[in-house]
Amino acid sequence: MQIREVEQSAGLPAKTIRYYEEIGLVRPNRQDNGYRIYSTEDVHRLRFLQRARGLGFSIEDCRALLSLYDETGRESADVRAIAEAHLDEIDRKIRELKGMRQTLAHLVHACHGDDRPDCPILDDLAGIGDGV
Amino acid sequence: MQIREVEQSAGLPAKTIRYYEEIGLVRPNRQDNGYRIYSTEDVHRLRFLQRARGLGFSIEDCRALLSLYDETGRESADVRAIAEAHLDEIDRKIRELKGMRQTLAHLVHACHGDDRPDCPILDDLAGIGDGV
DNA sequence: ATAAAGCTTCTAGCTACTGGAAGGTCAAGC
DNA sequence: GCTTGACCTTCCAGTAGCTAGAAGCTTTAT
Repeated sequence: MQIREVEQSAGLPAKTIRYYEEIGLVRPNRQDNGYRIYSTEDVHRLRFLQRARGLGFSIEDCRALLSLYDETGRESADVRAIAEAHLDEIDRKIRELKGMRQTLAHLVHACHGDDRPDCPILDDLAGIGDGV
Repeated sequence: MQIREVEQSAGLPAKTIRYYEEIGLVRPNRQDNGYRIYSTEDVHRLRFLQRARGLGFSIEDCRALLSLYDETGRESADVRAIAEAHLDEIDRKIRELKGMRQTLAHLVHACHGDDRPDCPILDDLAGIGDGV
């Protein structure tokens, strides 16, 4: 299978697929003309990567997950540990964004948003009203 | 005020303060020896940046907000538009993370996480069970 | 024969910093 | 006067994860 076809089946752009090869995640063979040729196993790994990245796992997490996937004698606890750490990280990010959201929504609500120059959003950013 | 002191009052590392100068957000004067010297106005702008970045505004948003802040004849609607667009973006990210969270929490829950090799997390990433 | 589509490698750029090296400046202590 | 240490400076490189684009080879169709 050539790269253009793999784009479809893995759901990844060709550039990304080549990049994943560059960093050693997938190693397709080459045809005599130098073209990459992907086995079903390669495509499988790429799809694995596409899903894992879609769940927000870092490239290094993906590398670890792939190597656990290759290991027949792996312990599911190892996989679960990676997933749980990532889950904690996602929760942390959600909390962080919710904090921003709350402040910002409050400010947007307070701003009349017309042609007048006074603006609670800028006032807040400038620190007006916090005693500085 | 020298940079080490500004670190404290603006709540930003010196490296970041210099970086903000490099990209034209803050322009401190220099002493004869070449050292940066910050006016209260400079510190004010840095604190503004610290807060805006803390709310997740991009550097380019910050640039726009600062220039609106400088403009006495600005319209608050312009500020509000930037803030609302950012709010939408935050909401989008929260939704995205929540989607990941849900899938991942489900998988972690399904994984027994012991020394056995079978693992629903890897099975899902590999696409087992989705008909492919 | 030639044009279009597909492949290759390589370099550079994106965001927003961060770390580190090499070196100038200044105040204190001996 | 000299040294030590804490400042300060600039410049270069690296982080994550691609993405854009240039220059050039191969294959296929007309």
